[in-house]
Amino acid sequence: MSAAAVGPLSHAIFRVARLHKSIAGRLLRELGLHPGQELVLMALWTDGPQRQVDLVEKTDTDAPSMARSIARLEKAGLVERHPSPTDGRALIVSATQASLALRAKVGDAWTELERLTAGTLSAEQREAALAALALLEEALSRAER
Amino acid sequence: MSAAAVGPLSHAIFRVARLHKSIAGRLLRELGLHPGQELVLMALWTDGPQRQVDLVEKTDTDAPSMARSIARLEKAGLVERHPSPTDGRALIVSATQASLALRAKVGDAWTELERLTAGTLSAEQREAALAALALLEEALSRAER
DNA sequence: AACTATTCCTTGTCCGGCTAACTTTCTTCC
DNA sequence: GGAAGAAAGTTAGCCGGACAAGGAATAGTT
Repeated sequence: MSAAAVGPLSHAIFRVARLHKSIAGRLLRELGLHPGQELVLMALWTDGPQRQVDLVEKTDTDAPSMARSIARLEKAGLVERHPSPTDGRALIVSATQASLALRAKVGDAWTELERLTAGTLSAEQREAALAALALLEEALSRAER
Repeated sequence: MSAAAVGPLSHAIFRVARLHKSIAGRLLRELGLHPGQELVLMALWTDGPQRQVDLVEKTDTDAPSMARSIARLEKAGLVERHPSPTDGRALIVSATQASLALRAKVGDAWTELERLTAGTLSAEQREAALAALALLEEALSRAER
């Protein structure tokens, strides 16, 4: 009753995800970032200052993880937090000027990650992989509810 | 420069993996287990007593995580550790009698996880998903070296 | 206006993943 | 045989992910 025998798809997802995250971590470590932090920065660079809860939604994480992650980014000088003028509960997070120095490098890292992930696949294989993942995501989303 | 725009496949992998792990965690929590621990137990049930390094290899993790995880399983009474009679460095890990009570339930949880993951897919879609994941795994393995 | 419910965020705790540094024990090679 | 190298585990520290619980502010209801 090995895991692979009981759930081949589950096991494959597990292994691919682990490899993928490991490689992402390696690429990001050269920038002094940890997996997940780059998603926060990318959201801020793209969409501008926003509340933590918006970042939570965009980066697929949860509020406590986001709060801690932002606190670390703040300490690193990449991010700032200011109270919202219109909502006393909310904090508006914004990317600092200093963070912009990372912007191109983070883009390169993600481009490289995508190249390592999909680079050896044909266009058809890439399409098939995207379609398969979309199906899985849909099924899993339905299951989560 | 959102993550989805730069690396659609990477982003899809990320999201599917997160959903999948979340659902696995939910199923396992009812058994008092955390994601990863069930892989250790399944390896022990299937292959019998073995060294920690063997478990590391089978469950796709690393030595420090395994050491901690096993210590927790030991404290929970699900696992035992004894020094190897032939290698003074190694510890042989084995599943306890008590752990056998979980065996069927863990199998059910994985079956349910696979059903939630693949249940709504046709046989062809399932095959395609497996093939796509295998390709991705191969590419990522190559990239990791 | 007052009470309730919801939203936003924080803190504490536990978990696995990862790196680095270390100890103990083989193995290998000269 | 002895020294150099490799292998098995451990500990400590960081990270994000998850859950529970709680404070503070807003929104909704009566």
